[in-house]
Order: sequence, then C-alpha cells, then structure tokens
Amino acid sequence: MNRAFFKQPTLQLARALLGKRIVHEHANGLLSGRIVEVEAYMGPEDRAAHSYGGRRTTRTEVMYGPPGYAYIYLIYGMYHCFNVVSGPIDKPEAILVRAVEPIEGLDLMIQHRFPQKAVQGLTSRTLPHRLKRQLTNGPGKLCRAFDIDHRYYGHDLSQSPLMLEDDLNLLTRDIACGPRINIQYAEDARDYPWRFWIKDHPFVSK
DNA sequence: AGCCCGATTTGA
DNA sequence: CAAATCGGGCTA
Repeated sequence: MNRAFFKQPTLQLARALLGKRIVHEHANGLLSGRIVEVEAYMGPEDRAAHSYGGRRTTRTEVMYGPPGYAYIYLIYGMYHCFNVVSGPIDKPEAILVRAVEPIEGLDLMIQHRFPQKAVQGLTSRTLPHRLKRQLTNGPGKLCRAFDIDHRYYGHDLSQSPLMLEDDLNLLTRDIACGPRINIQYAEDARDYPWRFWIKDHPFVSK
C-alpha cells in the first residue's frame, strides 16, 4: 500500500486494513497473511491507548509521526504487538493487528511458533487445522509467526521487507465491530466498539 | 532506585 | 487459573 492509503481517518483505516495482506520478506523465506482482526487506539482521549493523556516517550514517539509506520512494543515481557501508526502528525493514534490468516510461508511460521514440533517433523503438509489456526490468531502469536519485533519499530510499511499489500476486497456487511480485548482498566473507553473483524472468519482471535 | 503493571499466551 | 518475564512509567 502506498503512503496515501494510510492517511484516512483511523477508524476508517482500521476497517480498510481488514483483508489487506501483511508481507514479510524474511531472510529465510517469504511470509504473508491476510489481516482479519484489528483494534483502533484513538490517542490522548482514549484511556486504553498508550498515548493516553498525550504521553510522549521513547516508546510512543513513533505514534506522533506520520501514519503508515510500525509501532511495535513488548507486552508481558515476552510477546510483541504490531501496530500501524495512524492519524496525522501529532495525533498519536494506532491500529493493533490482532489476527491474520496465514497465506505464504507456513513452514517458516511453524518454525517460529512451534520450534519443538518443527524439529519433530511437523510441516505445512501435516499441519492439523487446529494448529494452523493457532499460528496467527492473536497479536503476540502473529508477531512470533512472522518474526516481527523491535527491529521493525518505526519501519515504513510501504517498503520492503515488511509491508502491506492489496488482497481481499471486503463489503461493509462483511465487517463486524465490538469492544476491544483486555482493556478492562480503561473505564469509559472499555466499551467503545473499536475492534473490527471479518464476520465469521475462522482466524479471528479468542 | 523501587514498585507496579500490562493492547498475551500457555499449560497445569 | 496462575506463571512467565521485562521495559515503561510513575513516585520519591
């Protein structure tokens, strides 16, 4: 996707990201997947956002820049979460990618997510449907599968080796929305319907 | 310097 | 249902 794509208002961009393809040209092979679930974080007014109250630190800095860059952070000391920075300069908004449907590079994803099973001989050909779902149906899981971490903090998502591409064209009626996950601390913002997903899609988290 | 906690995942 | 695991953010 080009720079213009990322300039749409955040809630609109969140819906537009559904069906897009995330592509990682990894040193060991091509990884790609279709985005099926996202959450919007709306900046200083949003109690659930890392930029709530205008918090501006080394970690949140990239959100204060132009849209279309990667905001990546470590959560619970062991997982990374991948976000697309959204909104104009000085509007620190972002969209968390919560789940994707794996498309290319399944064997490499298996190595990243299930190293033990990979060494025991599990491949994309012998992968049960249940495990295929578990490859990328959560924000931490997809970062593991795609080997995305702090190396890509601030990366321009219109550029290789980590970028977004056109894929599925969705209709409005294919998209569902509801409250975001695991933000019970966020008081009034807790119930805002800023989580979006493709209706009935098997790779949505939870 | 110290303390608390988190936009998660896993396995008992 | 609790543990894993650590940097950020806030207090002092």
